[in-house]
Amino acid sequence: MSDNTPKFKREPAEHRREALINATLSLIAEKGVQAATVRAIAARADVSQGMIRHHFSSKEELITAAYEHHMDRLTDLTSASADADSGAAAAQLAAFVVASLTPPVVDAGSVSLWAGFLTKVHDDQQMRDSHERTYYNFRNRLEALIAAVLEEAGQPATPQQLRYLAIACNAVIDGLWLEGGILSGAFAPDELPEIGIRSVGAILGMDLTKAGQQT
Amino acid sequence: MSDNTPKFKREPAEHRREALINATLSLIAEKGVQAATVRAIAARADVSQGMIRHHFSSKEELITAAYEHHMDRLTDLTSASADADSGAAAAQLAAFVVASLTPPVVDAGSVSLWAGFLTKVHDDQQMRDSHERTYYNFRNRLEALIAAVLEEAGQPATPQQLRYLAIACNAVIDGLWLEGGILSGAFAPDELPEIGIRSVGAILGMDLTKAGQQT
DNA sequence: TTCGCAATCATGCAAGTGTATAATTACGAG
DNA sequence: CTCGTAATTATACACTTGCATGATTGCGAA
Repeated sequence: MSDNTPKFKREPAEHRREALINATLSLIAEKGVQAATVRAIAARADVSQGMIRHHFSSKEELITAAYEHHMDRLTDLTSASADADSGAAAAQLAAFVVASLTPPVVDAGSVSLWAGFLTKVHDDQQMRDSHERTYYNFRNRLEALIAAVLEEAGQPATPQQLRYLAIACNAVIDGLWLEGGILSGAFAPDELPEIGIRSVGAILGMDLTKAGQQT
Repeated sequence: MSDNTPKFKREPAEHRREALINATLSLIAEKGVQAATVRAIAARADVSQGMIRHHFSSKEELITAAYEHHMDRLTDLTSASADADSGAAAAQLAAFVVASLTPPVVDAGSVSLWAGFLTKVHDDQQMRDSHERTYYNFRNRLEALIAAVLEEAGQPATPQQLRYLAIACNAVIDGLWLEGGILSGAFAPDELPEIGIRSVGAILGMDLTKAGQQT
């Protein structure tokens, strides 16, 4: 009696890597980092646990890959809505801020993921590099937008000033994003983007509330 | 042959609890949450591992107690420097901001601790309550300071406006504190407090840079 | 001094961890 | 169709984890 039903399917390596990464992310978002064990990840991806070591040199490497995937996604989501706005620079900045402070970027799972990874930054050099890269990536985008807005308003700033402004605006957005994700019930739906727009505007010395509406 | 050297010493329960909490905190700050095992904590506190279950009903409870201890200490450090300033309300607020963005509050270990605990917030109700309490505690202090400053400047705000301002200022401080702790090398020593003072001032619509200097 | 008891310790256990290894099996090249 | 090989699985191993248990022992009360 020959068994014709295949016991498994050979998938392209990239598919498998992606599936494992997604399984890892959903697991961490739902139950925290400590729940992302080799066995749990494999089960969620519907493969045997050996697959992890076959496609990644260690579990740590899978975790790092998952972190980069997650952060890249967040960055893409925010950048996309800024790029989509073809209007004035102020409107683009406003769109960027709003996107950063609205679901799906603001999300309990996202913050949970981010926090979980943050604990690894402490003792993992590779993770530290990854975090640094992501941080500067986001901040530099923000700085470029700010530069354009100031230029547009006829108030060009020195590199030093620009740096300060970018760090400050980045901090507000990060802080709002964080608490919005953790204490999701503590804020009204449009409260966070509203506060974000006002605060970033105040820091830059201009009113962005108008810029956001004409989208 | 009678052995006169005592094999251990009986300590008041409060001493032991504190010792265990301190051991936990230093361990997490140095090597991350995952290093805070029952055995490691007991070793650092120079007691047997049984002590943990004797003085706390579970390891989780010890972790929670350590979190509250840590956050209370941070809150005390910042509040103290605001209270110490008997001058104008603006000066008190400035002192509060500066203290929040200067060592020992800004510290890699502190952030590491905070991040580690944050991952527990996700699935532990008690931890979630604790986090919420700490957050509102800090924000309410900030809101009171802001109210005083606006009052002083003759620009009283509505409760609604006050709430927005407190959330925004809290967010900048949190964001700066965070990145300052993680990317400690990325900022010059006085950069963070400088940016903090300027940004909070900008959000409130006033110049706090002068207020801070006359301390 | 003696004695009881709570504080402390030493040891063990069951469950779960990441990783290593060898046996299977799908599937394209020849 | 056959067959080599890389993908996949199944299983086992060494180790760590939090917690439980029962034996010690310091120390105040009597």
